[in-house]
Amino acid sequence: MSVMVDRLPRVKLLLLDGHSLAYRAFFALPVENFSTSTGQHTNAVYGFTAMLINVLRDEAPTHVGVAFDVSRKTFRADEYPDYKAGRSVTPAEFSGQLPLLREVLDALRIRHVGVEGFEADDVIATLTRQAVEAGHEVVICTGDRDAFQLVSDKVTLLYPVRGVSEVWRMDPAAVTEKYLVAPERYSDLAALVGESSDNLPGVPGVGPKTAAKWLAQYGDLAGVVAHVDEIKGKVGENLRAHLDGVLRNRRLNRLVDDLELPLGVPDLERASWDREEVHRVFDGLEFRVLRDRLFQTFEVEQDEVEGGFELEGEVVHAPDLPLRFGDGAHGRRMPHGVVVVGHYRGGGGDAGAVAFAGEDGTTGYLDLTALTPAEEAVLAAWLADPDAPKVLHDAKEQLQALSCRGLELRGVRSDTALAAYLVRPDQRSFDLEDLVVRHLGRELKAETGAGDQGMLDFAADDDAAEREAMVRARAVLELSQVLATRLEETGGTELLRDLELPLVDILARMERTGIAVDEPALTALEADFGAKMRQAQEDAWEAIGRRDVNLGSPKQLQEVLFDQLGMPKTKRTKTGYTTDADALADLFVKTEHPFLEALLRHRDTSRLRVTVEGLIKSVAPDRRIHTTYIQTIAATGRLSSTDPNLQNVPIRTEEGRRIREVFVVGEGFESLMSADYSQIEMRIMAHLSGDEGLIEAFRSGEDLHRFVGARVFGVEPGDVTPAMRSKVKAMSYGLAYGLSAFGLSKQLTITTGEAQGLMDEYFARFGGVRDYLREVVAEARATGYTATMLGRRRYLPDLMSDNRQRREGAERMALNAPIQGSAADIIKLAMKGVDGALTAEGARSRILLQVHDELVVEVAPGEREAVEALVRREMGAAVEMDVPLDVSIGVGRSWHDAAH
DNA sequence: GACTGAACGTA
DNA sequence: CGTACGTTCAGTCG
Repeated sequence: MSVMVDRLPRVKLLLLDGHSLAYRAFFALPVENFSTSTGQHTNAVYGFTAMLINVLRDEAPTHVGVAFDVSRKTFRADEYPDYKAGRSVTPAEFSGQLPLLREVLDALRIRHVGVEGFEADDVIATLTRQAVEAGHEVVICTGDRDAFQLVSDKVTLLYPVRGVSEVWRMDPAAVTEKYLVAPERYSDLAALVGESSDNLPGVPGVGPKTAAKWLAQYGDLAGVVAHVDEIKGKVGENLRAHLDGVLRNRRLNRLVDDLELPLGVPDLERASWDREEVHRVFDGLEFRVLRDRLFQTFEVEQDEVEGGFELEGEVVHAPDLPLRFGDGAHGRRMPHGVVVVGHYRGGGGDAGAVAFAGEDGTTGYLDLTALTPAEEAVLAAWLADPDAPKVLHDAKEQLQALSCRGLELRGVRSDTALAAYLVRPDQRSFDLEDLVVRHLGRELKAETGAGDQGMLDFAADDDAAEREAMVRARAVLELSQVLATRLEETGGTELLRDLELPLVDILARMERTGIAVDEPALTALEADFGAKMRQAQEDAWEAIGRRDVNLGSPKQLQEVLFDQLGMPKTKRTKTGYTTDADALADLFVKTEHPFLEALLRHRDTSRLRVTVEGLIKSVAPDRRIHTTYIQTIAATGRLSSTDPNLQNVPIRTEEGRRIREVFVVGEGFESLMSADYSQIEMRIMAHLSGDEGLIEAFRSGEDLHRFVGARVFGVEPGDVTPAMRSKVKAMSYGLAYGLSAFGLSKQLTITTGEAQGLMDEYFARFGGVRDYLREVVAEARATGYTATMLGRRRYLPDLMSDNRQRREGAERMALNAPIQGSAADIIKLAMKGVDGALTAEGARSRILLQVHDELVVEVAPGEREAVEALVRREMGAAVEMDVPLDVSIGVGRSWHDAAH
């Protein structure tokens, strides 16, 4: 028998009162510090979650459950209508957070339960009884003192004090010490003393001391009642007068421990949480620190429940290479996971080793510096063989590292980062570590089987890097198989194979090539902007008669603008009042204070100076700038450019445009060519909506905004004034972003009514556009995702949110994603087309940059005409649409001069 | 040193 | 109360 008991797993059950803990947090944490950028209050969720994490860490329970009050109508209120009547109405800011709290629990896979007509504590009492009867240990966390009655040698209670910053650990001794009665008598004591928070009055003049004395003397409340006539004095009289109330209190504070529950203790066993969901939910709540703490605290425990990767098969060493990867060798056509150990950044890098894992269970690790020429030749041939299938994670960087060693990489059949991105493009991270957990439910580590525990410990330290690389190679291979299924399910197989993977190679070449810059001109520009910035700073200081203000500090500026100069307050930000350019311009109109003019000038020039400074820092030894394109960042499918970002080089102002003059044609080339799609997003909208009017606009060849303006304002195209045109232009573009009448009015400085009128007029003429926009959101709501012309999906679960801000935000994303995303698809196709055609025609000209709707090409001598024709052809023919894809091209010695 | 929010550049 | 990004700075925290 005792053997049986020993073998039973120990159970430690943690029960939390969701309602009372969240309510405590709601009042303890200042809401100003706990709100999302969309205005959702999160203080209650935050406080509860923080406490939950702490308790999980400190108590390490095996089972967890959370109880909720379902409504305020309980059997207690039926018996005593004034029950809890003293409490103010539950604030909407609190109840609005309860669904979020449940989302957190769901993501953490913690069960929660509530029973109509009963309180959370009754649920807790029921589960506690069940657990205690089964011989389990129980920890209860609640802010409700009624639960003290449940404390026993098996049951501990954690009671939050000082808001939620601390908990008292109440075992029987602690309860007795604090209340002078044993836990099972606590409710008797509370009935006598009363509970103000529940609006249960006690006996006047009787506090815990007196009550405890009586209970000690007569055993329990029944004993006190039996001897009620023996109690002398004023308090005795009071007791007799209030006896009914005391007995009622006792009936009400007795917790119900025999509820019918939809789940039992075994259902509360802790499961590993849904990592993806945790990221999504915590991202939404903007709980960054808390999420990190969660992962940090429980990473180890998660490890325990998940496996690693086998490295048990044959190990291939350098001398084995010809046998495995030589011509006709059996490993040649076998898919392998590959990991290149190396680095690449800003045009330079190196590769030190290659690890691989084959489908037959073999692994290998090859130190590239230790290979004989013959061995290296075999490896190089295998790596470069387009028919030798390989799978990598984030192939571009590794491909770059290899290329720095003169090695080519072909035959990449999947890239697990790209595949995961296509499956769910808005993820925080596509690190291999995360994907392995997310899609395989395992950790990125070597498997240590039951028989060979400690094997890893025996391995020497310098083997650790090798083993890690091989584990990664194995993980990539396995991951790619799972992701292939996910991709098939979400229709992304072709996108990966035919679009994103071919793009990897093109982007890698663009990065390695870089774009030439005129360094002396760049330096001169920095000096010029620097001088103008200092002049503006002097003027600004002069205007306010002090020099101790950092013009780059919004905080100090607020002090000057609103305190010293007493200007009217601007729009609120999280931390004060905005000092952004719009607001400053607004203040200038109102006050005409010279400080504002100088300040704005300082903003502009210092920003330009900083931009130039950043560019100077990133010029490589070859006097070119090598950006890095990231293919897995933008949820819509766009690329992003970083280190430096060459997709946000100024163009709108004349001063800013000067920066584009320093991006020049490189030595041995003839000119730079800039080719961009005109109004591609509007054309996509015309195509997708099928709106006859808009399609006609593009087919007519008339200026788009003039054409639309003529329809909207009911005039001849020739009579569209510049003001009419700019209004229509703003509206056309705004539509693709989900612009509201309010937003339009704000932008055009007209009344909301006028803006609404404008929109009505627009939709009356272009009804197909309105129908399309409505349809796109409706479909996304039905399917859960939007899709681009090539089927690139974006999932938007927030379309179903009962939080209005989040829902409406998701609706705007749903409007925009197919349009922006289709444009991204199109230019990616165009890049493939242009790159392929340049190669096919044997041209030396090459693509240097992509800026969302623009390609910058470096034109080799004598190729200008051919390349222009080729680019126009390939960009224009990227997809077949109901409207033409108009490409506009310019050529010059600099990026600025190539503008058109 | 790591992180956040404000501000601002692009499509 | 208009989408999608990346970078910089000041300010704050540990």
